[in-house]
Amino acid sequence: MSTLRPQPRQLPPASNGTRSRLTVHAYSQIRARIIRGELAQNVHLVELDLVRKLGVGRTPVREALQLLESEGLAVSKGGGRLRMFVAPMSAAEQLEIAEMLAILEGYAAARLASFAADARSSVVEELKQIHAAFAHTASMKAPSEERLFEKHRDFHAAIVRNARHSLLLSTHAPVSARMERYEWLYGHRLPGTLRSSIAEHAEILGAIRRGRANEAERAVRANWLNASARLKTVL
Amino acid sequence: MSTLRPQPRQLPPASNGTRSRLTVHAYSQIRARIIRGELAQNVHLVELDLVRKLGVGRTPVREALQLLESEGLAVSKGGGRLRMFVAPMSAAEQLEIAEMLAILEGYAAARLASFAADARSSVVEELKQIHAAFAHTASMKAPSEERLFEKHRDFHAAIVRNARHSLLLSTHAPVSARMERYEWLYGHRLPGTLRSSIAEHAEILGAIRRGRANEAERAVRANWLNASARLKTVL
DNA sequence: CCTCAGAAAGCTGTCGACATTATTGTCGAC
DNA sequence: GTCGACAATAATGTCGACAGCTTTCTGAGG
Repeated sequence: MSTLRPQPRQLPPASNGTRSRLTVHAYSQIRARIIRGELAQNVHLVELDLVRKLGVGRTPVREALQLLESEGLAVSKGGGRLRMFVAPMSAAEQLEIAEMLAILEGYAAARLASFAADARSSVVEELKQIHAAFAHTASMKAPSEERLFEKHRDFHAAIVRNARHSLLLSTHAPVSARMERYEWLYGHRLPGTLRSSIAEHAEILGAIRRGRANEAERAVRANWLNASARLKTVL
Repeated sequence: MSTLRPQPRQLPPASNGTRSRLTVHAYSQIRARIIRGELAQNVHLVELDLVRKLGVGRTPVREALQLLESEGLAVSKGGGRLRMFVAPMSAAEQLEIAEMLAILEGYAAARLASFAADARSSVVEELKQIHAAFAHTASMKAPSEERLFEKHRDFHAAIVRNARHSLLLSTHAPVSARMERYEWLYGHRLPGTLRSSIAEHAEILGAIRRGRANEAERAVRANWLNASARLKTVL
């Protein structure tokens, strides 16, 4: 791995599972449209429509849809013929996702806090940078929603990525993707909650820096359960 | 849901994600052969070989392989052309899986213990039955390895299934499948550990029955970490 | 005996065809 | 006007073909 380039802006490759070029292309396109809400819930995803729209054959489209299904962003219904739909959203699902993230990221944070001092400090350094960027963006007069969204996601992703637990990482990815849908759809309607979010992130960061595993875990869990409650008010 | 039938012997459908008939067939066949070790780790899974062996076209085989990859039982390597292999096994992976199961099932057990008394008792009843069957099989002169394996899996699966958390359930399934490989391969070489396993299961059961969420969570975590250590001695 | 270039073979990526089935639309009977 | 049967339509399941890339085999040269 070359760590020379100034920051390849390693966009999260969405999930694990290597696929061929066209499949990845179709997958990324559809996935982005679902997360951003451009494809509304329960919309029927017809293979040939996507074939025409994306300019690829049925095979890559089919594989992309199956990836999305395993990620939980699409669901297939029907007895004989299985038809694909954009997964529905609900308060109940949102709560389940938040609880799952609380558990997974809570464990990740606890691991980070258990690292030796030197390893911990380098992790804390990375988290600090992301946190600072997030707080800085939030403090602007007209914060870029896109950038807020990105920095918030990066903060949580960094916790899991640094936990050095590949199964935890690959388990976390699809769950996180499902939550992004809710964050994107409802996030920018929550003006007064940025302050809470920042404060909670700071608490997580502090607990990790001081090496308090239990505190870190509780802080992460509280953060997600609070975030879930905040999102719920808009649902 | 009709609870009339005496016990449809609801075999775990392996994982979530509805697929068509031939795909499910191919998937089940290959999956069973991987878990039972009949397909050794790192074996190259060639599409046309499986096509010939299973008597279906390339499409179902391909989809089955992709399901297995998303489950972690197969891995795809290669720069341009992606070739599929049976996922390798290692002590490190086994530990990660056990840790993940400890977290997920620990949370499930804590939820069960938090249920109201009546809901809890019906769950405890089911667990008791499975536990009794497991203990009974273990006490026989020549216990059926197949049956021990099945009852052990059922006990853990029942905990998660009863937690009434669909995301937790679908997240747990593939992780559990990966652990089954290790259990099947090494389980029957661990003669003296059945006693420990039974004792730990009893402790889990007791904690749930008494409604002690924290105890239940700790008991489940301890059970998996101990099981991991037991398995490790044979690796 | 080893090395490297060229040739051959083996697999996968991608595509569209064909068959099958669910769904929708239509028409007639009551 | 409503219901039901039948026909038309649309979408998916499944398959094999073709092309292209990797790997492997072969053989000549050192």
